Amino acid sequence: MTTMQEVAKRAGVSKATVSRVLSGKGYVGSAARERVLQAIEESGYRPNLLARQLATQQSQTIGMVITNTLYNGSYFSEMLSHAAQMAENCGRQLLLADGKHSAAQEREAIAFLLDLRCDAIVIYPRFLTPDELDEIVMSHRQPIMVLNRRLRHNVSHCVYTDHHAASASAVSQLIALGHRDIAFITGASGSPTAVERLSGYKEALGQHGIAVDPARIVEGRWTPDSGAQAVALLLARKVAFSALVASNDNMATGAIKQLHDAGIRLPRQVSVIGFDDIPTAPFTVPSLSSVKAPVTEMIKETINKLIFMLDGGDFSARSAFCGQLIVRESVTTGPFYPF
Amino acid sequence: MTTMQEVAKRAGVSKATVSRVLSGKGYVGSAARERVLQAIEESGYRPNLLARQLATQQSQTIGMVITNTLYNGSYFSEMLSHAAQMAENCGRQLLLADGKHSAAQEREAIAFLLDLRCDAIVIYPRFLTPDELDEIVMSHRQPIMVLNRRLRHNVSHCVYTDHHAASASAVSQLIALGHRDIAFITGASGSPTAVERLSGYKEALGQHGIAVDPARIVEGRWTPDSGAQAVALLLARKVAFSALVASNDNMATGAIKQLHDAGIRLPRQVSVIGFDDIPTAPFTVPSLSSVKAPVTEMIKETINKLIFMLDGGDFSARSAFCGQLIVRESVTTGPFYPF
DNA sequence: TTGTATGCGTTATCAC
DNA sequence: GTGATAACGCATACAA
Repeated sequence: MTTMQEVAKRAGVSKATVSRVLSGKGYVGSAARERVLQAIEESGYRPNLLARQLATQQSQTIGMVITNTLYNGSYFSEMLSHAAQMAENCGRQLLLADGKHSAAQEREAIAFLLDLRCDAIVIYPRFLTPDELDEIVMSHRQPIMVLNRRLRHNVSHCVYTDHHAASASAVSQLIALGHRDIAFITGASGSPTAVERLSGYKEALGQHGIAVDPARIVEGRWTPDSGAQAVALLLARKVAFSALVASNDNMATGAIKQLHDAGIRLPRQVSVIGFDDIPTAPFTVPSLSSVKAPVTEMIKETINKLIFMLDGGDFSARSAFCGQLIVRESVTTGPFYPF
Repeated sequence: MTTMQEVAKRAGVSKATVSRVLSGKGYVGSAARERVLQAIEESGYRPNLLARQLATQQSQTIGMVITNTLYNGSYFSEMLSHAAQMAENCGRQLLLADGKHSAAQEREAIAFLLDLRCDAIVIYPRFLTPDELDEIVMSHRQPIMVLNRRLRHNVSHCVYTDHHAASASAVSQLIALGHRDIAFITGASGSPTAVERLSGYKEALGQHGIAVDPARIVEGRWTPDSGAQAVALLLARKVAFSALVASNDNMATGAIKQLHDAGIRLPRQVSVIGFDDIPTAPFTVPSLSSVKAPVTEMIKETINKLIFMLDGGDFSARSAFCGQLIVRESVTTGPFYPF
C-alpha cells in the first residue's frame, strides 16, 4: 500500500502539503498542488481511513445493536436499509453488532461499538431494561438513541410506538364493527411489546363493557407455527370468536392457515388482525389486516436526530429534536383480500 | 477516555506490560499482571480498537457491497443476518456499503471498504460486469468473493446459482404435469439473472417440442405491481395459459392478485410459480410455488471461504474451498395452499 | 520478566 | 505557502 509519505517524496514536497491538498484545508501553491495530484494519480494512492480516524478522533460511523435472529425479516430489513442509506448520505458508515441472547451480550455489543469509537449508537434492545438503558445513555458522551422502549429520564433519547394505544384502537374498531367475541394471541412472555399489546386489548374490552375471558387468550412465540398452535388450542377449548387479534403478523399468518385448514371461512366467519412485523403481510396474506407502525419514519427520525447531535446541535437548545418522539400506528388493510 | 498509558502509570508498569496482559502474548509476572488488571478495573479502561487496527495492520472486518434498495426484502435480510452472525463468530465485524445506482458507485463502495482496510470483501454486484469483477479480484491482495455472478478467470472467487438450469427444470416440471400453454414474466431488462431465467424457460419448451410464443412473454420490473400489470397485459392479449412462471416471487404475488381479481380460479385454472426472492412466499401466498436457492448455504459457504483464506489457508492448495461453488435450486411448495 | 524505542499513516500546530 | 514535528493509542522487536 502506498502511503502519503511516498506520494510526498514523489511530488518533492512534505507529507503536510499532501495532507493539505487532500483535505482542502490551508493554503497550498497551485504548482505544488498539481505535482501532488499527479503523484497521487501515478502511485494509485489511497488514504488509510483507519489512520485518519485515529488522528482526528472521529470514526464517522454510527453503531447499531440488534439481535441478529430477530432482524431476520422484512421489518428489520427495512429499518437497516434506511439506516444505512441515511448514514451514508451524511457521510457516515453504519456498523452492526449482534445483541444475541442475553442482556450481558447486549451490553457487550454496545461496549464493542464504543471500543470501535463509533460517533453515535442506535440500540433496538431486547433484554436490557429501560432503567439500565437510561444509565447507559447518561454514562457515555456519545449520543445514544434507543428504539421501541420508553425511557424514564432520557425521554429525548428514545423513539417508540404506543403499543397499548394501538392495540386498544384496533380492538375498538373490531367492536365497532359488531364483534364481541374477540380472541387474542399474545407475544412471547417477557416481551414488553407483548405486554402492552395485551393490556390494550383488555382495556378496549373493558371500555365497552365486555368481560375479559382468559379462555380466549393464548400465548404464542411470535412465529407462524406458534400462531397456528394457538388457534388449535382455541379451537380445542371450543370457545367461540368472530375476531382474532394476533400480536404480530407472523403469528397472524400461521393462525390464518390453521383457521383455513379447520374449514373456517375467512373473513366471513372470523376476522383476523395482526401487527406490523411483516409490512407486506396484508398484501400477500388473504383476510389479514394489520396494525402498522411507520418503521421508515421511525428510523429516519432517529438517524436525523443523531446526525443533528453529531453536527454540534445543542442538545439542550429549543429545537424540534429535543422533545420525545412517539410514532403513531394505524390499521392497514391490504389490497389483496379486503378485511 | 482513559488510555493504556494511564493504566500503566496507575499500575506502576510500562505500556508494554499492559499490552502483554491484554493480548496474552509474551511473559508477564503474576504480581504485575494482578496490578494491571486492578488498574484496568479501577480506571474503567477500554482499548481503542482503531489504534490497535492501525498498529497491527488488521481491521478484523469483512466488507460487503450490496445495492441498498435491493436488499430491502427478506432475501437480503436473511443473507445479511447470516453474514453478520458468521463474521462475529470468527471474531470479525461486518461492514456494509451501498452499491447504489451505477457501476461507478459500486466501484466507489468497494474502494471505500478497501480504504477502511477491510481484511476481505463480499460483493453482490448489480452493475459491474463479470470481466471487471475478475479484474478487481485480481488487482487486490485482499480476498474478494463475488455472489450471483460467474467469473471467467477467478472461478474460486464466486458463488452463484445456475438460474438457467433452475428455470428450465421448473418449466419441465410444469410440462410433465401436462401444461403446454405456459406464460412467462421476465425480470427487469439488463439483469443477467432475468436473461438466464428466460433462456431456461425457452430451452425447456424447445426440448419438449413446444414453440416459444412471444405473446406469452411479458417483461416486469421485479415488483408486485409490475407482475400484476404483466398479467393484465397477458389477459388483454387474450392468449390462453394454464401455467404462469414469474421471474421472482414479488412479481408472482402481484400476478396472483391480478388473476384472482379477474375471476380466475387458482390453482385450478392457472398454476403460478415464482423464484426465490421471498423465502416465505409459498407459505403466505396462496397457490404459489417457488424455486428457491438456499441463500443461507450460499452466504455461509462464502464467509467460510473468506475466513479460510484470512486464516492463512493456502489458496492454491488442494482443498474443498478451491473448486468453484454452484448452488443448486429446487422447487418448493408451501404448506399453505398446495400447488 | 520488564522497559525502551520505534512504527502504523494520518492530522494539526507550529515555526520559517 | 511550506516543512518539521508532535500527537493519536497501541503493538512489538530488541535491549536490559
